[in-house]
Amino acid sequence: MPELPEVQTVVSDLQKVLPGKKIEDIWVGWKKSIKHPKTSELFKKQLIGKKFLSAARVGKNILLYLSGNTTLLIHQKMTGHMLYGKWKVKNGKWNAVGAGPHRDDPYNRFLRMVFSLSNGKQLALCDMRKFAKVLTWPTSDLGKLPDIKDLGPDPTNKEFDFKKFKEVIGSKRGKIKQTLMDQNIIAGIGNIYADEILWQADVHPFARVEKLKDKKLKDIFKAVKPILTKSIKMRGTSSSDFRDASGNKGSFQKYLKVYKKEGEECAKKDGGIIKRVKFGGRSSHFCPVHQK
DNA sequence: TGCAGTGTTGCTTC
DNA sequence: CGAAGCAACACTGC
Repeated sequence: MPELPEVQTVVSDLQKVLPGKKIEDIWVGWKKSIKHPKTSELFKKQLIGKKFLSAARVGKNILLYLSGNTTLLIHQKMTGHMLYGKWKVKNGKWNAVGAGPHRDDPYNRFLRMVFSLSNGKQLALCDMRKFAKVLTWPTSDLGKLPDIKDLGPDPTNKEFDFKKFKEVIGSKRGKIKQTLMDQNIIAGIGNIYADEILWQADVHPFARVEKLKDKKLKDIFKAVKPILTKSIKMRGTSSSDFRDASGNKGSFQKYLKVYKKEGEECAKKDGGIIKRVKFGGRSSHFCPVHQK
């Protein structure tokens, strides 16, 4: 589900509400979400009593920094949601309290973990497909965590210029779309934004990286930041189930040009009809006329 | 009714 | 070794 703009939206939301709050209790409904430490008992022990300091994003990972040299890392994978709100246990089940947008949202029913905070509210992980991953790690050692250390540069970073882009992508081979989505080459781009970026840059998703001319690489580079920043501004793409930390939808889906547009006329008005091709278990959308 | 499709990632297989 | 396939899981939509 969430790619860079969606994760950024959630992180910004959490940064507004979490700092200063203490974790008083943790309910774990799906133990397999926890990747470190080994048991949910140890996980709870690591976190209960600690206070949130700040929230940050690294690639598609959410980092929640806590007191006591502790960091809580969350990767939402396909259907993970981090929601901040109020729930109560009734008949052994968590129920949303109040009229928040999360209340009746079918995508937000699947609570897997609930952190009860010192202000009486909760931070909840909802995750229908149970792929999301959660772990704790000593903050001072984050650089040793593979989830962090293997990541490529962040495309929203100021230092991510064309030189850097060429440096990380220039030596690669294979299909350009896969390269763009490889988190260890560039961090944060997934299936939606890869399709959108390549449509904008007039590059076929299956074009070989090693054959792309400098001009084409530049066109791709020039599409990356504007698309991601525009989507961050629109609070992400909710073409399906993405929700922010309050359970609200983003609106970048209104600006999508190719993703899920199969059969529609290309927005570049070149007479092309958007095609969808399956590859590696997922769909690529592109215009056969201008993306060669 | 049944099955293809879903925003991610990492392991297995050839 | 690199590329492709598939599994993790549960639901929606055709």
